[in-house]
Amino acid sequence: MIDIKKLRDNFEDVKSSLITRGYSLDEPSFKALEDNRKLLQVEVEKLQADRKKLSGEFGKLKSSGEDTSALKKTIDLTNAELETKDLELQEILNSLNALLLDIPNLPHESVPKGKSEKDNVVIKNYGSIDTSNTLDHLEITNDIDTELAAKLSGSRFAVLKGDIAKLQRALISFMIDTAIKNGYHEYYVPFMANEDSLIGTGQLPKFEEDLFKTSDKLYLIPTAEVPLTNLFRNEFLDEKDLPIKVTSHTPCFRSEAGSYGKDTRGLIRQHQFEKIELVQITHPDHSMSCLDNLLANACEILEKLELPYQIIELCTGDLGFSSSKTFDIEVWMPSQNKYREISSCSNFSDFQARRANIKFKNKDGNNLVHTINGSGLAVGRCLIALIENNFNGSDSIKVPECLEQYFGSNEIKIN
RNA sequence: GGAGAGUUGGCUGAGUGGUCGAAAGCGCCUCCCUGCUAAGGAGGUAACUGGGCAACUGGUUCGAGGGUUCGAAUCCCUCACUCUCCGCCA
Repeated sequence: MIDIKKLRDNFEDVKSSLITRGYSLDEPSFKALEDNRKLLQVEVEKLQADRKKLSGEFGKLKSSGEDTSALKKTIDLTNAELETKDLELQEILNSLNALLLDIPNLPHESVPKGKSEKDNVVIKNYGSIDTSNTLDHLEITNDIDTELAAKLSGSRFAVLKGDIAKLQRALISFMIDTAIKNGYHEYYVPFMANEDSLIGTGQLPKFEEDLFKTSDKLYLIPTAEVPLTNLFRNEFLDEKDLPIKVTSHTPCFRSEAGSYGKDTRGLIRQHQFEKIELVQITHPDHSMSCLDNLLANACEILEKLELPYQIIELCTGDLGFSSSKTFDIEVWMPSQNKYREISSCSNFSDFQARRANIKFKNKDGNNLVHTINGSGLAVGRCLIALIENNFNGSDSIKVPECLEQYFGSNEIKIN
């Protein structure tokens, strides 16, 4: 949620900033609502003050045994007027709030301007790509079984077997241990979250169709960002503890509504996938350097895995709803002959902190923190990259050195 | 699933119809004192939000939502959560 004061005071600035990311503010309806709100709020608060005063007088009369009937008449009148005015005000406040919840975060000034992903900027390339192998992961190994998964659940699920299941487990352990080494505190969290949590991180109310909802009004988490960030919802943090760095491995659940026919083959786009998430709760003055730090933490994983990748800086038009600045890390996928997203590292500035009410106190008063997060990394896609990039072309997949202690071998034999 | 107890400020915790946004303690801030540190003394310190250029001045909030009342932290109802005991159980 953006700051409503900014909207009131710098409407034109906010409006033009939002246009760069393709969002057009409904100016007349905001202005009308805001003018009305101001008028009604002043009236309502005046009436409330009146009632307070009159009730005090009423009490005094009553306790000294005097007649209260005349005063009661006045109070009743005040209360009646208050009730109608307050109802009107609530309605306007609700509309205003709905409008506000719908507005995406403002892009940071450093974000390149652009309309779509075509305008994103490649800012780094790492490793050298090998175009000799064009087989995809399903063709290389039989231990990824989507037909079995279809029997169990449906499309966009997978069953992993044997060494591939083990390799996934090795990847998870390696990534979590790397995060811990980089100063992140490990959490094990619930995989279902309540509505308030999803509102806090920005998935609700706008993106409900992307989530799986249970019959108990809980949602399956689409990312560990939700539980990890909401650990701090409604908390006052100690300024000296910032930045707080936390991590968790969780499965992630996404309905993928609206992506019918897209990435239908293999592990690339599933309803359920494993991910290690990195979250930093930071001081607003240092959030950009924290984002750089988090991005480096995510890249380190790919470098240790010896996988070629590139970093993309998203342009204003391609930014996610809650983000003010985002770097995507894309890993080389031989079978697709292109780079695919494996992590998205974002600075949400105070957007989530305002929704989730995460603050710290200092001598200047109460301040919203900034929240940063990114994957470190998406395990399913990492598995694909590893299988496809490390396939020797005939009968084995090389296991990188950093995984050997977790996997127990330096290669996977294919039969 | 059954029975009971709770939910109050940054934290602990008093408060059972008006003088309560709320005692006390802790923490924090400012000042005093001590060579430094520790201890001690004085004062200040809830959040959110409106109006106003400002000085300043209103409103809301005691788990959430309803209700009773001129007036609710306090009484009633519904819900959520926490704790204890019983049952069941990985």
